[in-house]
Amino acid sequence: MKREEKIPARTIERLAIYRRQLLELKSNRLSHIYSHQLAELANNTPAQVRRDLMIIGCSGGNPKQGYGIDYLLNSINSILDNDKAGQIALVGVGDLGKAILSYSNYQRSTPSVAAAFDIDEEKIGKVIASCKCYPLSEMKTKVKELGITLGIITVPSVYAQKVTDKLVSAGVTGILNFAPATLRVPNNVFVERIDITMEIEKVAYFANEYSRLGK
Amino acid sequence: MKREEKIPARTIERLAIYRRQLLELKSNRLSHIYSHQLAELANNTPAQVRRDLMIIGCSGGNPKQGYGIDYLLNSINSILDNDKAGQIALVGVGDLGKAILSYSNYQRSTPSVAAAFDIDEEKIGKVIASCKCYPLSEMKTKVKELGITLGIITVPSVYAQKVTDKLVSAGVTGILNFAPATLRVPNNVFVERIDITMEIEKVAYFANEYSRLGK
DNA sequence: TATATAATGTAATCTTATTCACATTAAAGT
DNA sequence: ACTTTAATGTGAATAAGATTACATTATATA
Repeated sequence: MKREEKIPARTIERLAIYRRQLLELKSNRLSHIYSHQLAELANNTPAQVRRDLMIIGCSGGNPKQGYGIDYLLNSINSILDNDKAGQIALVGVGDLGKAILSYSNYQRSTPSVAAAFDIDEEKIGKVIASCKCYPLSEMKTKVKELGITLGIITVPSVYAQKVTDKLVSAGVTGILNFAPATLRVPNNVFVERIDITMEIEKVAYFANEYSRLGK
Repeated sequence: MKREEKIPARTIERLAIYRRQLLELKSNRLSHIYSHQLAELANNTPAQVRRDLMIIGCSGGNPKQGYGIDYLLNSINSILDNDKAGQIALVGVGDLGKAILSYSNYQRSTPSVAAAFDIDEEKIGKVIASCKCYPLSEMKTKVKELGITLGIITVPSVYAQKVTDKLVSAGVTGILNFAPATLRVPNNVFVERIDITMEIEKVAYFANEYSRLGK
C-alpha cells in the first residue's frame, strides 16, 4: 500500500464507522453512495466525508453516481487492516468482559479476541463466545502462541497496572483500557482509555447545557 | 453559579477525570496538590491542568503549596453537578447493561441509574445493583416518577432507534449510546456514542503505527 | 526584613480539525 | 453534439484545542 501522509486520529475513527455502514449497504445490494448519504449515516457532514476520503487518497467518486461502495471498502480496508495485525487478549471476564467477547466476536471484525484471562478459578477453562479463558500465569505463552498483539483491560482499577505490565512484557503493543485508571506504559505502546463514568458525567453536563442554550 | 464562558468539551472530560483523582487523594488525607502532580495522575501536562482550571475560573493555587484539594473539588463540582441533574434510565440489561449498572451505582456519582428497562420477561422485576428492571411499557411513567432525564442505551443496534424515540418522548434530553448505530434525535437532545468495535480498530491501527514509527 | 525558589496564571503561539466555497466534471436529457 | 445538473475534489478560511513562555507571586530560608 501507498506510504500515507500520517492520517489524523479523528479520520481513523470515522473510517471505522464508514466501513461498518458501507458493509451494511453492500449487504443490501447497493453499489454506489454519495458523500451526503454517507454523512447522514455517520452523523457528520458531506464535506467531512469527502475530506476524509481525500486524506486516504480516495478520489474515485463521480458527480453523477457518487462513490462505488466496493471501491470505498477496499480503500478503507487498505488503511485500517494493516498486514500483520495481531489478535486480541481480553483480561477480566466480568460482565463487561463478557459483553465485549460476545459482541466483538460475532461482528465481522479482524482483529478478534483470541484468548481471555482471569484470576477467578471458576472461569478458567470456560468458553465464552468461542473464546477460552486462561489463568494469568499462562498469558506469556498464549500471547506468543496465538499471535496476540493487542489487549483489552476489563479488570477493576486496582489490578489494571499489574495486568498492563504483564501484557506489555508479553509483547502487546496496543491496549484498550476500560478501568478508570491512568496506565504507565513504555512509549512504544499505544493506550486508549474508555471511561464510562466520565462519559456519563459528560452527557449529564451537555444535556443540561443543550436545554439551557438550545444547542 | 457564575455564568461561564462556555467550557470546551475536552475540558469537561478532563474535569471529570481530575475529580475522580482528587476524591481519591482526599480519601488519602492529602490537602494540596501541584498542577504537575495532577497532570501525572490524569496523564496530561501541567500546562493543560492549569489551563483547564483557568477556564473554570479556578485561581486559588499558590506557588508554594499548589491547589487546595477541597477548593478544586468544590470548583469542579460547581461546574459538573448542575443543580437539577436528573437520574438515569438504562435500557437493555444484557452483559454490558449489567456491567454499567454495577459499576456506575457503586462509584460515588451523581447522577446514578434509577431504573433499568428490558423486553425480556425473565429480567423484569429483578434487581441488579439496587436498580429494578421494568418493562418498556412502563418507561414513560417511571421516567416522570423518578425524575429521569438521561438514558443509556445498551440494546442491540436494531432496537436502538426505537428505544431512543421512547426515551425522548418520555422527556430524556441526554443519551449515552453503546449501540453501533447513528441515532436520530431532535436537536435539543444530546447524544454521545461509544463504539467499542471502532475503538478496537483504532487501537489496532495506532498500535501498528507506533511500532512502525516509534510514536 | 530581604532573598531565593519554584509554582501559578495567562497572553501569545502553534497545531490540529472542521467548514466554506467554488472550479471541475461525469452523465442524463435535449 | 450541446446543455444542464448536481456531485466531486480541494485550496483557503475558520474554529477548536494544546503548548510555550514568562511575568507574577507566596512562602521558606538566610
